[in-house]
Amino acid sequence: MAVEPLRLEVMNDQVDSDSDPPGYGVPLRVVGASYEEELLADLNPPQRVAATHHEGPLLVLAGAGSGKTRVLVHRIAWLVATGRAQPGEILAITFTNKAAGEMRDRVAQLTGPVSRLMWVMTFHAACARILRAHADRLGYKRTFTIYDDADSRRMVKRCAAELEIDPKRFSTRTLKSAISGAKNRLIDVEQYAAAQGSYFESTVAAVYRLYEERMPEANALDFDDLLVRTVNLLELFDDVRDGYQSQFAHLMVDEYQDTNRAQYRLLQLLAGERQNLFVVGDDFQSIYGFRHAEIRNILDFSDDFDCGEPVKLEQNYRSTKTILDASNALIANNSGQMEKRLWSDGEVGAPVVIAELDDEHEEARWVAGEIGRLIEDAEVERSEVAVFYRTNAQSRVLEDTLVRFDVPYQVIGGAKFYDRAEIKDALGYLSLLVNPEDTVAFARVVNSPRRGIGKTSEARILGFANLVGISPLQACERCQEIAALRPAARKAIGRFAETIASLGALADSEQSVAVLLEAVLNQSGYVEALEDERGVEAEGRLENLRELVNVAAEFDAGRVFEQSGEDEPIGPLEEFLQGLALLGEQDKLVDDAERLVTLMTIHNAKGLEYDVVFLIGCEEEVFPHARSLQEGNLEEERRLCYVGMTRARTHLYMSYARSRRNFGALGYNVPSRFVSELPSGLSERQVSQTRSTGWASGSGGGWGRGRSRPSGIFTASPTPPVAPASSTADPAAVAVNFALGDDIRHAKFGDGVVIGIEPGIVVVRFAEGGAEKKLMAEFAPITKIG
DNA sequence: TCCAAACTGATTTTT
DNA sequence: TCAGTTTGGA
Repeated sequence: MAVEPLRLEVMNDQVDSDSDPPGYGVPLRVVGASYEEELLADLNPPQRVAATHHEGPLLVLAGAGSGKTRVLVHRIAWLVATGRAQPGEILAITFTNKAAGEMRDRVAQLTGPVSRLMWVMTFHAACARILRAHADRLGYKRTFTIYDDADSRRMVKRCAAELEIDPKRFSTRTLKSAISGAKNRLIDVEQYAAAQGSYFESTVAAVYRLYEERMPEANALDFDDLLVRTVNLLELFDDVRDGYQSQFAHLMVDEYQDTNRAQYRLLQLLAGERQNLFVVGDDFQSIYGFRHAEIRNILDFSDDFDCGEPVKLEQNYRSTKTILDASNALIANNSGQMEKRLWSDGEVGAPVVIAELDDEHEEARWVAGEIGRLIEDAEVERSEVAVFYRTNAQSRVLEDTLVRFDVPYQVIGGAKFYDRAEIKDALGYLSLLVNPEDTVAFARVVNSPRRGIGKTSEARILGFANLVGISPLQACERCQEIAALRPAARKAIGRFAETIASLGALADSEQSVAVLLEAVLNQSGYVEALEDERGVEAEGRLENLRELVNVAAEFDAGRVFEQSGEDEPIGPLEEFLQGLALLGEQDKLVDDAERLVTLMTIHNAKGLEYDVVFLIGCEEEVFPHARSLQEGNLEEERRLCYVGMTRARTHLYMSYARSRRNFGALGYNVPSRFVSELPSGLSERQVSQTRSTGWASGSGGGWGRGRSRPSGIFTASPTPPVAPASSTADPAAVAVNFALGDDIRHAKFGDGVVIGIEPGIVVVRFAEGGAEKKLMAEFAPITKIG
């Protein structure tokens, strides 16, 4: 029954795994049935069923922490090692670079270097690779630029402006998302235009139409295009489709619940007749509906592909029983999902802590205090603590507080390195060198640094380019022919064209991206302009650019991005730009922090795990978010909560505040329904007694019926909750007379409460208007009251 | 062309 | 509240 394993000479010097869970370092010297046994030895029964699935479609329903990556990796290794598949026949697709990288590494550990023949990459990277090879079929050049969200929004904006659409009536954002929605559903312009109903839709149709004209003119593809154009390519050209269908005998997809219609179609086209489509996912963790992911894809998989029951992985290797039971109870409130119940044979663990705080500031102080206590008690490392929130805006108060409490942290998401203006400018230059038609990059760069080519001149250049049918860059070279230009502008444009031309020549001869980038920054006058500016901000920008040069140098040294594949050689510069365009910030940041608490949105937390997880802002309107409630997406919000909870290994904290400032206005929210959906037997409640109303009463409050009260932010305890030994500013020592939570009276401002202490400074929130003020502890006219 | 004041609008965002 | 963008004046 066992097929004679394929003998792979390259496997021999396979190293033993050091850190991975048992079973990952199986030396592949072993051949024969025993090797197969060894490969499967560490899998539990359902994992084994999944991993040894040979042909035909199969859905693996993999609950949180149930070892889905392990199953994917082992199946790949099993297919190859037993000779059921050639390495080159494997296409394994993920959504994130991080997941792809992890899978690549783990496959390599099992199979050795032959893993390089496999395509293990993201949807977008795979599509980009396919499109580069056949760009001409669709009328693109292989040097096409990939537009990120901001770039493509600029293009939408330009199109809308050109059509004289009132930007107040239809925001660029709205238009872009409507177009993106259409694309993800594989609705092309014609279909969209034909189906138009409202004025809004016909407006979108017009913009969509122009956008579809302008993008190919710029030889550019946005993220959606990468998928859609690949689908087009495979649908239109039988030979191309046949080629890939026979090449990829085995398709594997991770996080299948997040696929959208375009991705579904793509998989269908690639799977062909053989239908060797092995997908892994969890409907409970579908949280990207707003990005047009279709949960029906996973719910209907078995019917769609006419295969048997899904294999369910329900044994969880991550969390305590308590955390799992609470999560199961929560998700049971959703309807229309595939039955699944996570279980574990691990510890029962600590109860889920649910804390009620007065407002977001107290909530933040509570988080900081708990983190301090956990670390002091040596229960956990800082890097094993994460705080999740629903919206990025919530991180601010938290950050302020963590700084004040001397808790080192990192924030994932939010403003990204590659979104910074100076980085985009620098990359804009490079982009223009590779793809002279790139109008968005042109517009970015033409007057950056300032060289006296303003909006008017830019419009004239673009108008001329449009009229004659040449690229904006060519228009610059022929600026003598643009009559409307003023002499000064014409001169500036001429010089710009020369600069680009000379850089272009360098790009043709220079193989090092870093060298080229430095030349760009110097010759364009970009660095000079920043240096002249002086100031902290300019210094920061220069620093960022230096960092970018470092990234380029690293790239030069050893191709840091995904394999480019040998089938369609593209230049290093193109590869560099594509790598950056497809790279997310998460890919870089998540691991490198050794001793930092991690802050991120719950969305960003998917796929990660931490010993200790705080889920803050569990209030109606915040989480579930008001807008989701309006739009009837409650179940997706609940899944989001489920995802957040199941990230925790041993300790889960959830908190809500009685009041919270939102867009400047103070709001009073009730606790999230998600909190009340947790069985009371599994949780422990803590209620802060502090009230923003009733200032005069009591001496700072305390804690209600909690068994273990947290380290006393609001207790009468004179010691501040966190006093790191390393701290240069011991709060207690500096503000001798004041402690957090003290009620005070100010000669001018009236009564308030001490909400923060910094060296020599007390932060006081006053009852009147709830204003926060920083006061000099020594000199301010304040006295303790109560 | 550039800067600063007014205005606006505001989830989540693997790529 | 606050940041990103638009508008108007110099």
